[in-house]
Amino acid sequence: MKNNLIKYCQSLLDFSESEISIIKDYFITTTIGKKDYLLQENKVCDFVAFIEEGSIRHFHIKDGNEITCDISLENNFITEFKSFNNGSKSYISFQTLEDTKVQIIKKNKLLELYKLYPKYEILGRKIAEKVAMRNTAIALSLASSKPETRYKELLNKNPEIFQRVPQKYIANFLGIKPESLSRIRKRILFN
Amino acid sequence: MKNNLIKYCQSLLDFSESEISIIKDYFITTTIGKKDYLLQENKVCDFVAFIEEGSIRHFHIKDGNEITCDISLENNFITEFKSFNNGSKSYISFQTLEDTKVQIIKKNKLLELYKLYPKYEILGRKIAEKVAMRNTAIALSLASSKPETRYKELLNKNPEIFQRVPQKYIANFLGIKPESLSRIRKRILFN
DNA sequence: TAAATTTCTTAACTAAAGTCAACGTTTTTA
DNA sequence: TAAAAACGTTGACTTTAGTTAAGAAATTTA
Repeated sequence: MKNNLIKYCQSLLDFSESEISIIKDYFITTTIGKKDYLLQENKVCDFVAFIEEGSIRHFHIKDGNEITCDISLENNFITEFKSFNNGSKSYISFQTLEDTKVQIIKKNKLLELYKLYPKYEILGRKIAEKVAMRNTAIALSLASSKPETRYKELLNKNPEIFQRVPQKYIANFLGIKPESLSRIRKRILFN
Repeated sequence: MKNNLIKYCQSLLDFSESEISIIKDYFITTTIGKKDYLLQENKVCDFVAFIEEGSIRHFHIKDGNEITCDISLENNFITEFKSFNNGSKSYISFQTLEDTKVQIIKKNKLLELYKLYPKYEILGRKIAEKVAMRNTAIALSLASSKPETRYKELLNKNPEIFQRVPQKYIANFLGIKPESLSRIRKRILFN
């Protein structure tokens, strides 16, 4: 059985066979149907998830509108740290965009893992660092370029996303309306 | 002597007196003059810094333009994780906006600390999580609101920043041009 | 597979941001 | 403290995004 989680962890740290099997024991694999929720806003995020296959949209509802602040494909960890750490209500929802297979570890199990084997604490740190890096890059992109450039960069860096994710969510992630994304695409065609 | 770093660490984890003095030993306090650099783009970021007093602007140069992707005041940790972890060139510069006092730990000392006392590994994880949370919030804000709303929210959440940071950097951080920020401010006055 | 729903595109119009240039104000520095 | 530099505001104009509405295309569902 394919296990991207293990590969990913091994890319972060050297683990022995027995350490690997501990990870396997602690994570639970689940499949979530398309458009179902891994986390609903205002519920507590008591887990960390790794996407084995599929895609998940991170969004927040503001003035009745959904704001997509990230779109994660396979081989990414996701959690809402604030809620996870403080036990507060999450201000973000995680919704699948396709049938999605995730490996999940619940907070209590993760804390147990941290306590039992300090090495997993290192793993936890590295995962948090990865999430931080990704969010830094997203913020930079949004602060810097104009929408057209952001579109081109995303297309360049992650063309697959356009095959798999409805444009309206991509538009939202780029910080614009779907109509504007349409226009940008058209504009580029004729350049 | 005031030591915000210690207070901050204690807010994240319980440390004994001796554990605290280890932190004090490992961090070095430096003062950086206004507009000087803590890190220059394309150099390796081999440290984690904590701002005791002052403010630091995070920016990236793109097509010859500086893009301010964050503005950190006192009581924040800053580092560029990608460069720090991989030893690659940083794509971000850290420049002070005022005379700024930072406490710095170099990578080799931090790794030593992690190895010697696993508890600091937990601290490292929590710091990374904090950075991730902050960047998530920034990305969400940029993806969501229109500039005027972002301005109001920043003003509401962090009014001090407007007393201490030149508007052109704030404008840039809000993803707009200084002229636009001027106009937004004017527009709000007459509403 | 036909109907219903959702998504994408287009158009016309409005609102807002970008650009360029000028000028007054503030801050820096010599 | 006088001169220079940097910063903020304003105005005129251009470009681009938002809004609304309609219809085409694709996808979902019965």
